[in-house]
Amino acid sequence: MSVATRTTFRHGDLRAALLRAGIELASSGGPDAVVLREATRRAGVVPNAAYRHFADRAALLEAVSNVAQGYVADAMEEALAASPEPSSSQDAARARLRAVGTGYLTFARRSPGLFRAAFSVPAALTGKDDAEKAGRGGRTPFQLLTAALDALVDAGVMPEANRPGAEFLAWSAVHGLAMLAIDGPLREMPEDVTSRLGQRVIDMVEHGFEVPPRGSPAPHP
Amino acid sequence: MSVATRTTFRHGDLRAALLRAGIELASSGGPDAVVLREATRRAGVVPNAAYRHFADRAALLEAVSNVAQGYVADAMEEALAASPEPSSSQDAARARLRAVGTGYLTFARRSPGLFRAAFSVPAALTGKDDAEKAGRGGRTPFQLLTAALDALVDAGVMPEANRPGAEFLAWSAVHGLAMLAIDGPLREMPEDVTSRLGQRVIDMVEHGFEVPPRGSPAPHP
DNA sequence: ATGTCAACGTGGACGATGTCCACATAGGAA
DNA sequence: TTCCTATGTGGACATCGTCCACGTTGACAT
Repeated sequence: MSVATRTTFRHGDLRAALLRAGIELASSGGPDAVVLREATRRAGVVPNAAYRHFADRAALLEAVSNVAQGYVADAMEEALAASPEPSSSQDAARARLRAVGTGYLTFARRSPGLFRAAFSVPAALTGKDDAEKAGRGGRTPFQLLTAALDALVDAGVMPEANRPGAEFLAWSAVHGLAMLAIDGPLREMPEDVTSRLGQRVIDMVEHGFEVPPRGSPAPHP
Repeated sequence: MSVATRTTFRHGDLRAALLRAGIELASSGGPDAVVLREATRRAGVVPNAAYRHFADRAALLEAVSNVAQGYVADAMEEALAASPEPSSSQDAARARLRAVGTGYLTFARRSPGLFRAAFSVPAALTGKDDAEKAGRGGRTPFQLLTAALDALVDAGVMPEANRPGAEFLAWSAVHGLAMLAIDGPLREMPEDVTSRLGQRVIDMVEHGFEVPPRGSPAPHP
């Protein structure tokens, strides 16, 4: 709760203050809790002032979403830093993908409100390379993912033929699990169960990539 | 637009009318478009009348969500019916899982608003066996999925050891892709690209299940 | 047939929200 | 010093969810 009182007419950096308030709100309550009037209240400013810095509520929410995606990127880099020294370059590549997934899932678990603000927002997934979505390391979650997949190919772990579109498959699997863990049937489950499940999803992603389509191609129009 | 005018004081079946209006609203605009007042307007009734049938807006939305999940189940059964005659019992089991995934994705594509009303709603994933969520066939999407996985085990396609929790992995992958296809980077892509991607996700799910964890189990705390 | 009662709708109100318009003010550029 | 533009203010409006008190009605027991 930051109820700022201000003596000058000018605020100084209202845009940043609104953004910060928006993030607070999203933290506890998700995207729907990002209420324009409340944000201005916390910034110690009249509601309309927000319109000097954001076109409308949706614009504020989008800004919050971008920052939150930056946090996700941070969580990924953190997970990568925390992973043990790999013994081979193949293991390194695998560890990298694993860190990306783990960071994503950990963040979703730790800050469900921000996570939903990051990804459960109209057009949150568009502009995946937008610099606004980058973390401290300067890269967006999607960029970290694609880089990890590229490394997997370079290390010879993933056949090059499987590479195109692979980021969508990987993201799908991990994102879906995150949703289940946040407000699906996995919500009440203890941390270790879901984290084990997370590792299995990542395994699935890895194996799904490694194994070439085999036997009769599934018949469908 | 159903602007019903009514001559009697009693409405007859207001609850159903509100539900129908809610579904219309969700169809075009997703869960946020399910506005209590608008629903009552369409039912030709004063706003407060809704409170005789739903505790609050959230309750109405939940009812809409349940119906929408029933539609998803219908789409799955439809996809199953449309799939070609399998030559072996293994193929039959595979086709069944594929139909579940395909139905899910097709529905998401065809009715994004309803899809989000079905699954992007607080607590939409809880009570997965709730009869309210069943389709015409009497089964919920989750039940269809678990049945398909069980069949996969029975047919010997999936090792029994991989079965526990498999529904979460499968659901994760397919749901994540659906989100990407609805309002992610895949939104603008042509139908056939995403449907091919959908088949790949399902391949990934299948292969991820078939391949036993191999090599050194990933080291992590 | 009549009277009673609970289910159902109505009417009016309240506080909250997003957004618009016209106005005030400040602080740097000219 | 003057003036212009970016920045906040004040007040207003429509809409929304929800609450409370009040009519209305049909079914059912007498």
